[in-house]
Amino acid sequence: MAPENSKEGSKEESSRFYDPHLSEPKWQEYWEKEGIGRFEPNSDRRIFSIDTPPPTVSGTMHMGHAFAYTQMDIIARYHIMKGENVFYPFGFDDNGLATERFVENKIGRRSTEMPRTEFVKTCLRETEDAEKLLKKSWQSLGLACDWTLNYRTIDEHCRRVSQRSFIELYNMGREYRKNSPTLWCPECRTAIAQVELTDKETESQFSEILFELEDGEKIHISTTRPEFLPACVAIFVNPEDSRHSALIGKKAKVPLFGYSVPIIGDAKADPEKGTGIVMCCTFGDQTDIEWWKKYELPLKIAINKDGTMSELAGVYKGLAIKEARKKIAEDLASNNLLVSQTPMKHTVNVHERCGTEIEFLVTEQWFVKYLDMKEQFIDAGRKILWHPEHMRASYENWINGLQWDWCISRQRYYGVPFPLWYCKKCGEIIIAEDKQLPVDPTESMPEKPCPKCGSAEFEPERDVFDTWATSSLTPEIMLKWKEDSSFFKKMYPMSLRAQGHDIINFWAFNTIVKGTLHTNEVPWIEIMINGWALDEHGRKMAKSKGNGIEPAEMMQKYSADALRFWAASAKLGDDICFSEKEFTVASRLMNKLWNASKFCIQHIAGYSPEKPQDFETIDAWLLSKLNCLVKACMAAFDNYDFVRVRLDAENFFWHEFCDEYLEMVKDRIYNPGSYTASEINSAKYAIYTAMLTMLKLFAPIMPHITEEIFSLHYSEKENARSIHAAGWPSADEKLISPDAEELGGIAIELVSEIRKFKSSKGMSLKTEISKLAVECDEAMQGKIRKVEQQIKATGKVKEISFEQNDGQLNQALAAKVKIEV
RNA sequence: GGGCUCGUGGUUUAGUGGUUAUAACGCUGCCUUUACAUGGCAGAUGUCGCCGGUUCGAAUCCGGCCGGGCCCACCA
Repeated sequence: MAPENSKEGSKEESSRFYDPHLSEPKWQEYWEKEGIGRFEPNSDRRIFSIDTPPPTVSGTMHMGHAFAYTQMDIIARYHIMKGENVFYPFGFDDNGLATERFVENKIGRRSTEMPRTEFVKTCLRETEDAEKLLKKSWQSLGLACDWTLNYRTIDEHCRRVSQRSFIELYNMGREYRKNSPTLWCPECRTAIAQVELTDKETESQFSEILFELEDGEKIHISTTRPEFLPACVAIFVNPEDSRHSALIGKKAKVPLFGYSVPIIGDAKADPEKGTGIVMCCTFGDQTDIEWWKKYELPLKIAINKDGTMSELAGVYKGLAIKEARKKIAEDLASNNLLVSQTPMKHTVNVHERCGTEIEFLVTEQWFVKYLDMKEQFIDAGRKILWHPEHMRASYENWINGLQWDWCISRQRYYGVPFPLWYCKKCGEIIIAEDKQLPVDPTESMPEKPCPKCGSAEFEPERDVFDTWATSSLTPEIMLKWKEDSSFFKKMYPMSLRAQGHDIINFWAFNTIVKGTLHTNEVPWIEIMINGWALDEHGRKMAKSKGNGIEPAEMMQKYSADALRFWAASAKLGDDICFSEKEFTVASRLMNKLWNASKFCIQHIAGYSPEKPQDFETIDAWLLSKLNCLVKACMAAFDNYDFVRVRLDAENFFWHEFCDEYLEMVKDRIYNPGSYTASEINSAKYAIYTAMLTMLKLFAPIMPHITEEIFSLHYSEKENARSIHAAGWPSADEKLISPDAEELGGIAIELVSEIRKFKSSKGMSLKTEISKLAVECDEAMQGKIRKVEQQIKATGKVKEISFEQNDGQLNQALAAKVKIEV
């Protein structure tokens, strides 16, 4: 049963203003309780499944969330209304660093103070409360998602799926462990992946340092990182560079440290940069790594995992990188070894999470081998329909630039553990049995002795997975991969992925990687990419800038429907600037919808919809326009173009329906005695159908107010418990009539002429016109006669007379009018 | 340096070849008309970023330039 409407007064006397604060929570509760749009696993209706983004459990719902989830929900609701079996779950991402911090703050203890399994249990417990609140926030947007399909990326099921994924890839030979230079964050003290890098412009010093050759010759090398001197393993010059090519083959002494390194010629040394002589250190940048491999140079590790100088740095040991940089430069200067130091700006790679400059350290890490599969990933991207299409370009651009396999091990404590041990005796890797999953190897042991050497002593892998290694499995998680194979087969690939453009490289790409590797198929048929919510000046909203606007506040001030209306004003993929104006516009539209529907229903009370044989001209005009609109809206929705729907539906409703049609139909409504029964029936049918259809067109965008109006006036007649379950309107081609549209257009033009006349004279629109004389040809006369009655009634005109005319006429009307009061 | 994207009245924006360029907000004047003054009617405001080309015809297609944004690369 639909809830009682809590306003005083009956259905007929619905109040003057719609109150979203009473209505919205009521319907949200109703939808959840009634399971409106809930997935039915055994139904054979067409399935539409959505891979929705699980928000991080750490903070609250911000404007960007509200914006993105609304756009997704509009699409979901459209499919629900079309009668599809919509699979629309909602998950929480609670296995990342942000959640770890959140839980630590909440319990006042560090994660490392307890066994890992205990911390995971604590997280499951603590985040449960937080998720209840988050659910309320998200629900307050009026999302139609199915909360019974909820998942959490740290729950047992997700950990199991994640570990299974690892094991399958390992068995396929797609996972390997390697001791090699990797991207390292000294602040977070973990390896990271290429995708976690970001640019940062930094102030720096360009130093020119004096190196002495063994034969006494002196050369100048340029560097921004003098602290790497103890890790210098070679000097490079370009063999084409006539200034320096003679140096090749000689040896140089590293200043302050005194040992000798070879001078090598390589095309990668850029004569244009600095002095054209560059030192190669292990490892200052990626070129260093290349040279180190190519020329089999020695490995000198000057930097520790915590970002301090190593033993190798001698007296500089223990200094932080930046301190060492300063100190070494000072010592070079005092020994006359520093030729010059010029301040400069350059961009460096930093860890996107903490902003720390990354280093290249040699550590033992697990990788997913995928650089050999770039082509396949690009092909996979091309099999998916991207909305908007151009977003695929950034996906391909990213793949083309990939140069590292996916490093998935993190030297962190909290996360999904690697399901494996190493044999203490022979080093063999022992993978957990499937029945052990999810497993924490620091808590359990392999079930059998080492198959290679028979030893029963094992060392657990203590690293955890990159959080994206788990969140890239959302389709597998939701579709019960390897747990319910018939369900998985039926549901995979999913219909749609929804996400932001900022994580194409992360989430979309990684999910396609996992999908391709595990199923050899793309994970979804289509993908919709939303933009960002920016502040009113187009800047990113950020807590630190203090320019964030709380969605809850805006919903309190206006309504969830108003917020959704704003969110529907930006095309998919476009960023949106916050604009309070849109909220005002929405509130006015809602008021107009409320009042127009109240008016309509008042005058067709007790009416049971019955389609007439013939329509009055003006009704035929309305219905023709309406059916064109329905067609256009459906096409627009199918193309993810809800902006078009919003625009067209609003214009049609406000101007064509309210300003023109309702004004013209009022005479029939107020003075039914002057009309025939069929003329009255025609009006009632047109009013009923048009109003209901428009409500349905607006329903995906503004689900609450449309539901409220539907429940008051339509649910009984339509025999539906919700507008969202009442079916999507289908266009009636037979009602589309260019002739009717032409006649309606003529009536509107003439009424407009009358209004112009009254307006220019400062008259009330009620003023009676004694005569409207129209000059036009005979064909036009005939047309005007068909709408004469409507014009007279609407324009308060007593008489319309015609005069023959063959000359110059008003183009829009092919007629000329003279008006007499 | 590469890729993508945007540039239309004061503001936001529709419009991907066809008569006079869309609408909203704001602005001006009028109208207390029995759904709504959170309303209605009327009006003012545009060299459609700049230059060139294709075309009978360009906001729209092509080329170049200028300016904004995003992503990637480089980063001695």
